[in-house]
Amino acid sequence: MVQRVLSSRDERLAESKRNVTSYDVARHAGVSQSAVSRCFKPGASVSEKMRARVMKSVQALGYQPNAIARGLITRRSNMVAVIVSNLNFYPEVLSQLSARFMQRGVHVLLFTLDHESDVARTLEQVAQYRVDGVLAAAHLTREQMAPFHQRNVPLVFYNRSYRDVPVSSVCCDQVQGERVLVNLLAQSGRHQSYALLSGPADSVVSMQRTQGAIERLHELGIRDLTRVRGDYSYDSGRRAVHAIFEQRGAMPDAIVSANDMMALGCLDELRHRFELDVPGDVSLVGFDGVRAAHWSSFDLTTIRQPVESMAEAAVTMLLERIDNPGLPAEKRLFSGVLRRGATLRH
Amino acid sequence: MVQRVLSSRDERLAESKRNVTSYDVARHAGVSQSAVSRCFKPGASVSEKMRARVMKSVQALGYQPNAIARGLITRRSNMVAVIVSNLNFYPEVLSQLSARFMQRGVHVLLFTLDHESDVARTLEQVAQYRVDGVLAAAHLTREQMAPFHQRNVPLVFYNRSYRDVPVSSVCCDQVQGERVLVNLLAQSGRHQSYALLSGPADSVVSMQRTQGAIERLHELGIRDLTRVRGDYSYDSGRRAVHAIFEQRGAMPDAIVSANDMMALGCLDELRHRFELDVPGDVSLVGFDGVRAAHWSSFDLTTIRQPVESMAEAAVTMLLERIDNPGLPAEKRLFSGVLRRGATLRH
DNA sequence: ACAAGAATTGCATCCGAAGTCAAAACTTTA
DNA sequence: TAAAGTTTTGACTTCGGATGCAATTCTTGT
Repeated sequence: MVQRVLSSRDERLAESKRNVTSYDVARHAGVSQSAVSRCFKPGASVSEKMRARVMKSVQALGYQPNAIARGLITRRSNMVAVIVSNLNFYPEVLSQLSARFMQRGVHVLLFTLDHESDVARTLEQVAQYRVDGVLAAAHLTREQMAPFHQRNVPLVFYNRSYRDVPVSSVCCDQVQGERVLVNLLAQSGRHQSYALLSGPADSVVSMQRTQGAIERLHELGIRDLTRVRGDYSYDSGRRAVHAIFEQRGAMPDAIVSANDMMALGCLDELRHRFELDVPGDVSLVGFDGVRAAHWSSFDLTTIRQPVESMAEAAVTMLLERIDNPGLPAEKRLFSGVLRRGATLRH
Repeated sequence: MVQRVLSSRDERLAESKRNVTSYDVARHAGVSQSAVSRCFKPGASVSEKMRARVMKSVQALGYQPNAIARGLITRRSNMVAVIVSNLNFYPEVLSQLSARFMQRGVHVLLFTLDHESDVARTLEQVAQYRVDGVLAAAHLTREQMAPFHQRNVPLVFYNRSYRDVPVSSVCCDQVQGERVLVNLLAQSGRHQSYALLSGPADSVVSMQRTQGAIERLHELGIRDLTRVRGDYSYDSGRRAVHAIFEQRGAMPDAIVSANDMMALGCLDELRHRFELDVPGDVSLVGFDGVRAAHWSSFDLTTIRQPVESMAEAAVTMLLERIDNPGLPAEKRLFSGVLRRGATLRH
């Protein structure tokens, strides 16, 4: 008696431990495992009667198909890797990408990189999970991309473009955006001297923005230009103001920052430490269009990256290439949208 | 001749298409598949000679073990699901969690929720991927948790605690933090009238913070209290200031905001629209300790959540429970850290 | 009612690595 | 050098679901 009770308890326990499989469902419904499998494949050849019968057992047992097993046989994990560096800076991008992938039933395996992370090891992990595609908002060397090309794993870059490598990317036109900003500054006729605050030396985006600004300033015949470097952070923006001041002995008429975060740092430092008026004493422009740039304390003039469009494009491009591996690499370039704030004299 | 060339090209193509498996390596090295498998299992019984031989073939063929197949047989996907709502608000949390999981060789399957996402469907997906554990920085109903308990999938909540459900969680002590803030306001002796800005009605965190504040204000005999509600966003903070003003016909001495974002919105609206001085005319406190709260334009008095410690605790708790499913549920409560800014009269 | 055709179902096999167990190879000891 | 003990290795099975193909059932037309 006691034994029977125990054994029945054990059975129940054992069953609750082990996951319900399609075989369990098949047995319960008195059909074959294939039938169960087919009931979960849209468009498969299953009669209504069969489907109803199977689904009843599915409900009864609480069956959930095992995506891992499915992935093994179909060679489709239905997962994509999203690789991002400095997640803190652009949370909206990840948020957008994730939402759009989820909406299409694709799952996101997240990999974050920072200066101290082992990129090679990370990419190895990406490869081992047999993701169907990779969306990289991080810099990869050509050698690091190679394995994906070899294995025919589609790769789309977000805001990183590689001039000489035939790889897909979705970017915001950094150069054009920066030129628009410089034009705006120059047009007002009130800015003779400039400071240019770049991002990290290894950031291609920063390089492009910086290049765009320098080029346009040069074309306009502006020679009074001070250059300093930051790391994209608010604090580095604050520090940069001091660096600029020390380098020139005075503030320039305008500061062009390679991103909004640093611009906000500049703004705060100019106003609160140097007690200068922006835009009265110094004009300031950023790049990105982060939320804080719109706040009334700042109201920064900047170029907004069309994050929604870019994320949509990146997701679409990646999924298209997963469905159709033959598609050639493609680079899509979106124009930033000028946002006129109140940090610019006219 | 032409045919041979074509066929050899085809072969190469075919080979590059199909992933290299452990069988391929075994054949190349002239050993059994088991041997190859063992070479990738730390601590397995393999001779040095064998390992060297296998690894040479591994290199030659560019073999990467298939984590999906491994997961199927070991019943360990080495993936955890991280479920977050409103990713935009607390990017640091995800960033911390992701970094810490990666460091320990665990992969993150990211699920983001927003008001319009289908939670049930999302959780179904989580279940289908047979993740080893779930870290939820989102609200789940008891019914939604049940499947995980049944399947013995450890579940740890981040900043959501369920009084009556024996589920693990890592939280910041919202009530205590709010009481500290209220004490601080009251101690200065200059705040008689208060406004309390809550978060969304369905946010437990907001409820706790609001409750903490109300309780303490009540204990201190303060009765002059206006209550308004926001949605945690900067803009709703701005709007709230108007709501408060309309409701009382004047500004209170102090505004207690349920989070920093709204507090920053209040601050900007008070200063720039109402042209009031903070803290001269109105004192203001927030909660969270987001980066922007530290910026010199704001310098907000707030309670900083110890994100690093909390993330570390959450990750550790989850992984411990994966390795040892017998561990009981545990709730860990961290105290927030008071940050005295300049938004408070004394 | 029956043949021909269409739709449905089940059997067997496969995906790729891991674990079990017995056979084989290597050590040690008497 | 043979026996006993230890380590290494390989054959085979397993995880859970998908799919080609043959067998079966259901339609339809006559």
